[in-house]
Amino acid sequence: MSGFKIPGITVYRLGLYARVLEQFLEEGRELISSDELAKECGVNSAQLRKDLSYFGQFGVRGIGYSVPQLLKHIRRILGTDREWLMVIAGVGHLGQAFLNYNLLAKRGFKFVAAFDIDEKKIGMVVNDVYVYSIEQLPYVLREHNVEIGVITTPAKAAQEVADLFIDHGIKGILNFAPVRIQHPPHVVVEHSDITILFDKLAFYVHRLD
Amino acid sequence: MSGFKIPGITVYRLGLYARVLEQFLEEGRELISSDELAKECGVNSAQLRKDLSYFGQFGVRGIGYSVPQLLKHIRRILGTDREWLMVIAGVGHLGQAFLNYNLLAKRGFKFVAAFDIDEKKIGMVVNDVYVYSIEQLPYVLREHNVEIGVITTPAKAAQEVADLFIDHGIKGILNFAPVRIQHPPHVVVEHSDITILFDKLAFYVHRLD
DNA sequence: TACTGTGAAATATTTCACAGCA
DNA sequence: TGCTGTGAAATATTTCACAGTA
Repeated sequence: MSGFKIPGITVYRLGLYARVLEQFLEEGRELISSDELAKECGVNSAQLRKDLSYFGQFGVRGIGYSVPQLLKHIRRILGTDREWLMVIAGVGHLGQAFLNYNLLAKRGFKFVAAFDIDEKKIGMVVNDVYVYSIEQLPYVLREHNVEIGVITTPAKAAQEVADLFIDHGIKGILNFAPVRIQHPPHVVVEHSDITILFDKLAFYVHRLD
Repeated sequence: MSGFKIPGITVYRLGLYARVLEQFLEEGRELISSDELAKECGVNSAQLRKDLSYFGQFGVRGIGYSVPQLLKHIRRILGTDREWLMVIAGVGHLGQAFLNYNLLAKRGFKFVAAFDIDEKKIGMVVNDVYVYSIEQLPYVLREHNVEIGVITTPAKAAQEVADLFIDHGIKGILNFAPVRIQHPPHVVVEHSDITILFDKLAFYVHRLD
């Protein structure tokens, strides 16, 4: 069932479902229907059930889903039922925002080191994470089992940093620099250009009339 | 041609094309083919041409596109050929990252005010933007023609801030809080949950083997 | 009864392939 | 010749609608 190709958008929605289920879990909710969960996520309930059906059967007909169990299943599917070690390159404002974003750590995404080229930043400690010179990256990555690298450098530096990451065993890159990263097929790269979100919003506001 | 429904993903890609065209323009490039631009954006060239065809004909057969003119056209389509005034609620690390993100200002997205409820933050000036108490929002919005509101508060506060925004004439909201915002149809809301990007990356790295 | 799980139908999006034109 | 623009075909995704079942 899970050997098939999964639409990227389905993977995204699984993350969304997990986030909403976490809220319901905190409220002590035991059961939920696809209708209610879907509504809360802003999607169609058939779509939610179809998304889940790529991976198995997690509900009970006539009843619904157990909130804690469905969350557990989704986490196992996403691979977020364990800790992920990460490094980040670029300790500007956005980089510091990620280093301080404790919700990430709460979900198992832990930064073990940060890198920069700015002398003033090297040696800083941001939310318990030490900022190294980028030259020390090979050494630091040898010491820890880091799988994810986050790029919050300016566009100019992004490809170089990505190449360093890839050469030293990073398997997945989250790139927030506004430039597309070239990479071999055995490395996963997710791009997120925040400025494009503003463009998209402008388009729709523009056309409201 | 533009009265038809435009896929959201097409709007997103227009932003992507604009970003890449800006780079080519800086390099002094005059002409570009759909093939080259598409490759640089990681999309199929027929798709690029189809995206543009929703809005008109901007190229020359046998030749390609004029870089500055195509950029101008896309900016007009997106509505980013003018200035957009914005406010932001939540001056935490992410909020400060946006306030300091000069690329936004360069593209015409200008913050005129920031808001927070933390006494320690009220009165701060971040990159020339004053931080007001959230209570002053009605007054500030009356003074400026602000169309976009950005939410970088914790999840708990997001809906309340959105309601305030909407009550005081904001037309578009960019929500970075990890919660879905309820809103009337005459207000556009774009959601961006950064933690879900990490989930998605985990999924694909997890399955690499 | 009240829900899930899922084929089938409907819809949306992408890609092909080629006519049209500088 | 070498490109764009675009119908048509192919593919992907969403939604419907209902059988199955606690």
